[in-house]
Amino acid sequence: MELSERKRKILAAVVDLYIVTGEPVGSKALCDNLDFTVSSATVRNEMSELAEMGLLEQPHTSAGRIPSQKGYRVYIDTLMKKRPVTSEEQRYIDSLLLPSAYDPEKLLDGVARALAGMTKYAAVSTTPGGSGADIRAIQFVQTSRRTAMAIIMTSTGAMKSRVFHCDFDLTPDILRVFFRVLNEKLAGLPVATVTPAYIQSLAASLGEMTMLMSDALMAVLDVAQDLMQTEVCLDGEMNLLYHRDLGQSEIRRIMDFLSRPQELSRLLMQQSNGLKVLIGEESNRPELSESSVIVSRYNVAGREAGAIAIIGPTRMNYGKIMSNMEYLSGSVGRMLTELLDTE
Amino acid sequence: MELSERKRKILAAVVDLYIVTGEPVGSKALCDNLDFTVSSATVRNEMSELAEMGLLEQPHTSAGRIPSQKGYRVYIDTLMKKRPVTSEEQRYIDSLLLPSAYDPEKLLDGVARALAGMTKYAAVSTTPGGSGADIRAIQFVQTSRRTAMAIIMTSTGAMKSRVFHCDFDLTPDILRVFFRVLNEKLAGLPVATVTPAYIQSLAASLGEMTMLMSDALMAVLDVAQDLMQTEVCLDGEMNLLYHRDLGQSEIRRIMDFLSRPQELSRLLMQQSNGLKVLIGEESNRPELSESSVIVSRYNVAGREAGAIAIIGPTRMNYGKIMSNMEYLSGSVGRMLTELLDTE
DNA sequence: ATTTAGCACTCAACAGACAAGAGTGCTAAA
DNA sequence: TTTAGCACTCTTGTCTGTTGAGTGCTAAAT
Repeated sequence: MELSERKRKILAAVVDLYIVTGEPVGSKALCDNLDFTVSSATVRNEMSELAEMGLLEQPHTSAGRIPSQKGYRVYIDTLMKKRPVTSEEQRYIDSLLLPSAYDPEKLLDGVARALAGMTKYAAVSTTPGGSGADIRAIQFVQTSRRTAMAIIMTSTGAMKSRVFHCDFDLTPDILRVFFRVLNEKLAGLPVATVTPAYIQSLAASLGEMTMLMSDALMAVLDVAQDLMQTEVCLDGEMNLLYHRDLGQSEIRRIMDFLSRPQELSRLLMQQSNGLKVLIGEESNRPELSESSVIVSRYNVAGREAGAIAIIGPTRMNYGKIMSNMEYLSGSVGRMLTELLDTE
Repeated sequence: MELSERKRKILAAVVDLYIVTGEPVGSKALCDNLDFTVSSATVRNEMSELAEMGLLEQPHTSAGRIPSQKGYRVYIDTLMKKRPVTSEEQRYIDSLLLPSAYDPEKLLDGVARALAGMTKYAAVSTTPGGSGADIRAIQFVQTSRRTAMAIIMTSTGAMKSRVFHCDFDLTPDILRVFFRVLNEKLAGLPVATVTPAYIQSLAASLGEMTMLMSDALMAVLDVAQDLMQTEVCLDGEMNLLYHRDLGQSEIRRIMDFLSRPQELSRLLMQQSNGLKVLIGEESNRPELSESSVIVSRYNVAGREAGAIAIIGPTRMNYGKIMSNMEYLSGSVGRMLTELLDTE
């Protein structure tokens, strides 16, 4: 059976209506929301065929219809009308991000917060990660008599620091040694080079300085490994509590998943470029089988970098949210790219 | 009516039993949990008097008794036996904290996480805050052509940084100027001195350098204000979902409160030294009227500094949790004090 | 060949009735 | 003062009947 124009309109109307009311939509109610007039009986016939095709389903015999996951899929792919972002919203989004535009990690943190605030769902963002980055410089700053901070800056604008402690008093001279030795050895190398093994061999090659530098080396290793990881920022988990289509146990399952950053970031990073919607089972995650994920990868300097995403009930206002996310991920990419250019 | 020894024992037994079962406890069940033998009828009489005194209450006529908030208060103040922390637990707690013992903020973050993990409730911790701290030094590190990082170290071992952007290319010389000028003017002063007004007047006094330094000044102001604030670390909010005595709406109210860091930190910081339990209404917060807060202030170098706390349902295992928290807040205070000493 | 009106049918949701069970309060005896 | 016994109360679960929304089907209308 193929999808006639009228069926398409009816499916779209069912989804639209269901999204706003949250109630199964019946034939009568639907009639009032169509841009052509037919009787409820006709609509009933069409709906029953849509159900046969697997696009609608019935909670029980005498209830209205709700979209199936497959129905949402068709809706999103071909029926939905994207609601363009108003310039006011654009200004609002940009104003949220701008204050932290000079630090990738803070920026992505702000993105998650903004996204959660705008959508009222749980929001996630991942930082670009360090896989393609080179070490540009390593700085040392004394922070107390026996502690100092190691800071690594990368070619992609990322930057991390770690305070470390030595068992002897630090002096500017010692810090200068740290600086000279480590920049000599590491500057220009990909961050990924700095593995425990590499640091070990580096330490071995330092001769009598090994002892002096071991704390600093460990700190640098630590920071480098931190830089390699794509950081996962999470916000608005609480928002999930306020959606009546998510039950207690459903919420718990989602929260469980959200508390495992590695899996979360893997799910996001394996999506291809652009905007993707994973409806229920499509994510292949049992914990998310009743909820939807909207992911948008963002590009930095033309290369696929991190991702932003929201997680919520399957019933959500896709049109509005998707266009907002599209704009947001564009903004993020642009800001991070600019950050790179000015380096 | 005064509290006979037998009444005290019965009240204690009711609370103990209720804490483990979560069910209203009846006279029969209670008989088996007393260290003396009386009939259920006697127990019934005693319980009915305890109810009259406002220490127990009945969900409905034909149910067992549960402790009232006043009952919990008496239990905690005079009946409860604290369960000492085993040395194994001590080692476990210390092992969780040690890795981040060199950075107050990370440490308190770790404390919140540890506390949430141990108790299965929502945990909060606050950093000491900068009210008593002096600026020890301000460092500048170039992070890209036009961006640099300003780092303030304080006399209390706290440290914060902020990346800022200039509209001109930075050079080591310029950074040296930043360093010299700002340390000359600000080092040794209380962090609290650095207000917008103060920075403004400082800027005015710099003459032709004002333009050059304005971005750096703003960054320093920002960092100083950040340092003044006691940071609030939150963890384990999700844990609340798993307690059956907290209803959906109850959880929401708590989460609402938890999402307002200023009020949260105010509540904690207004508690006096040591370990305090706020049962339901005692916190004077409508949002917390059905839940309990256990707060423990910790001392750094003998002075009251921050606080750690957990928030959960009124029915919790006070004995165990309170002793754990007592030990934990002692550890935190000790670590932060040591951090101070080595400076 | 569609579309529509009409009608019987189904099922969730709600409310009332009833039995079972837990626990109490009271009374009278020990 | 304590205890045994008993009537009483109130929740919980189950069962029943009713209501109403919405369907599917059929036969008439377009």
